[in-house]
Amino acid sequence: MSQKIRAIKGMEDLFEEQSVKIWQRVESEARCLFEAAGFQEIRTPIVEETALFERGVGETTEIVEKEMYTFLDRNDKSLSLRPEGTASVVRAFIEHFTDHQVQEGRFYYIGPMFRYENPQKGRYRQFHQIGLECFGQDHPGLDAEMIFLLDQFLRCLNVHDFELKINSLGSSECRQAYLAALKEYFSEHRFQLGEEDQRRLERNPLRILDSKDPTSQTVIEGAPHLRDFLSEETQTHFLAVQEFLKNLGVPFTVDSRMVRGLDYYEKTVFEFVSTELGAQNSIAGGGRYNRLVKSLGGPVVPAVGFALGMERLTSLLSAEKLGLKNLPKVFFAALDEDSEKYFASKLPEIRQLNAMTMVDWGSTSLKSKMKRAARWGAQWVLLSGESEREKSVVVVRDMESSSQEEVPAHDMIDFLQKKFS
RNA sequence: GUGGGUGUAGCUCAGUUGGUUAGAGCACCAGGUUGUGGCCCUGGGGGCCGUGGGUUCAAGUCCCAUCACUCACCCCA
Repeated sequence: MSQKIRAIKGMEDLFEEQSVKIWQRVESEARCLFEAAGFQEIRTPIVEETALFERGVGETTEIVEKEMYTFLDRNDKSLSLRPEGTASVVRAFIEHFTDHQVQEGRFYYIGPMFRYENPQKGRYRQFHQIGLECFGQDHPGLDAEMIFLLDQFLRCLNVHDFELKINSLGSSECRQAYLAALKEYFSEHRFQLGEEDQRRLERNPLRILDSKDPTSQTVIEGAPHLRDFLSEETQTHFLAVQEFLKNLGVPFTVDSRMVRGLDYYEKTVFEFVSTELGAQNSIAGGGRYNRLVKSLGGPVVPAVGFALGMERLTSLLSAEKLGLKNLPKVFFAALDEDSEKYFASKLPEIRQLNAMTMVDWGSTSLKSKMKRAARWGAQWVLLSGESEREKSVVVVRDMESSSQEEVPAHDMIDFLQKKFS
């Protein structure tokens, strides 16, 4: 019993017909929409050198510090399962695209990510993201376009109960100045902060801002605001983003305390938060990262991107809301060897039907075949046995109405084709 | 890494202050109906009560440990 091998904690099998259909729909919708917006799919390896994530995601982030699946390969090289998608795409971009005359590109990816965290509702050790990365331009219109795309994507899947929060983190220079001011402020009030927040003061004071610790709240409220440190350039950039969003009709709120967990973001950051999920309610997030390409060894190429959590998105969806329809199910029950051979000879045509078809092999009783058909959810059962072979007919049974009729065997495919066209 | 909740049949769960052989519903199989599913009736198979230890004449029930699942903190998709 306890010896049974089970899936690893936080990693799930996805097999239920309905949910698999939902995933397929989300993925095809994403491909369609994003390709229409000029993005090409990129599939990068799931394993990379550990250093890529350390340098890309940031050494002081939670992700790199304690959430990576890291191991040595047989040559003692340190490798890691990707905890997010951007670093890999940037690496690939540098490797394949930066010797072009024009250093730009638009990519999307769909695939699994891995983080060693304790699972809970909406959080898994293997989870799946759809991500977009756009290289080459530092323009507020592009930031807005990315957000617009994401908004459009959610709406075309009939998701409406979410909020969009945006903020500007400033350029690296503004952030430096702000960080210094923040550190000073929090140091002065350090003993009014919660325990965890006091520790953050050393490592990443930005994170204190979205702390939920009630003891820290009054200090946080009095903290200096990032917006007061924005340079004129980032200020106007951010205002322009908002302007574009308004013109595009994308509703948003500015959340000046929002910071994101990855080090590479600067300027515009954004997050789509569901109003109907549990504690893990962020369905997508992203922002601009103008320095990352350079810091991973490429040229100076500005970029902006986002990632969306498949598990969180699909938990908001249902087959009904998406209007997913199942193909009709047709069950072929052969009662003797002769009928079995007959159905076998028709397989190529059977598989051409616009229906889900299943041939039941083996000579069990008709009763048990009917049971299997019903359990599978067949709408139609095609029956053939000795007497049908003699008369060269098949029996077509409508499982819902329990009525059946004999159809000449040579008309069988035509008959079915008409039913399912 | 930290805290709470839950582990009894394939699934959902009962199981009294510790007391004889551990139960129900659903699902499954067979028969009623020799070639017809669902509905009905009859019967049947299935359990180391998560695992290990302890207390006791006696443990599914009490105690300790451990593992798993789950929710939450933290963090993020």
